[in-house]
Amino acid sequence: MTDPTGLVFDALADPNRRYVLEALASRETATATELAAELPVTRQAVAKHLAALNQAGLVESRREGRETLYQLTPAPLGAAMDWMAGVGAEWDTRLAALRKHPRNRRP
Amino acid sequence: MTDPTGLVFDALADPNRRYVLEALASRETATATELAAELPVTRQAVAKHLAALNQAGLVESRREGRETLYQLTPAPLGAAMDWMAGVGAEWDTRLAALRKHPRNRRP
DNA sequence: AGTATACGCAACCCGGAGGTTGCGGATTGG
DNA sequence: CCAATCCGCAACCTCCGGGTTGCGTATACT
Repeated sequence: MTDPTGLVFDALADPNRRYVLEALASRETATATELAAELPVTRQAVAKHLAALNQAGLVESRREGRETLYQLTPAPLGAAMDWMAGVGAEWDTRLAALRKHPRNRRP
Repeated sequence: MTDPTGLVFDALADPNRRYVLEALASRETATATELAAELPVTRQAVAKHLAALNQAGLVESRREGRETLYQLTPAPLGAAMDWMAGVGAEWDTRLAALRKHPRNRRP
């Protein structure tokens, strides 16, 4: 799964990871322990999720003293949305073409 | 994973499923065997993927004689895009607020 | 009627994702 | 200096998702 868009969708496929993203969207910065406090899993589990999000380019980490701060970097979401928009666009342009050009009808 | 948006992201997390969606976007209708012909997996694997896509609401199936035709229904993509747009929006509105209102600086 | 095609269902296999526990190593605070 | 945090690394467990094979069945073709 070296494909960047695939990494993003894979990251978004997990509910805990989505929660982390929502939390980071409203908080500017957070540590793994903070996030783990509001999730039903341990700190290490959250750390793994943050690693996955980081690999997808959705999160950046910076170390500040003894704690590592995670921060949202939502740019890759745009690429993923582009992919979806592309599928949808191709679908309904082809649909429009069929509507306008109704050769093979079956009433 | 009863949450509808979760189902969509989970569906999009698999490369073969994404390929199926792309194929259906450009083809109006296809059978599992057709799709399996252009993928490195068996028909049954594709059938499972189509079942997952159907559960996510991204695909509808209709039986025509001895073959079942699958068709793209891209509406749920919109909901997923909304979720992403929401995260991104919250992120950069808060960022704008911080830029305009720089009280708690830490240089 | 008989053969070929297309499907669904079920059993099974296997690897990896999500999670936990158990450490040891920095960093901060009294 | 010592204790309390906060983290990273590693081993381990469990389960389920993606995949296959095998078979039974319905529809189409000749």
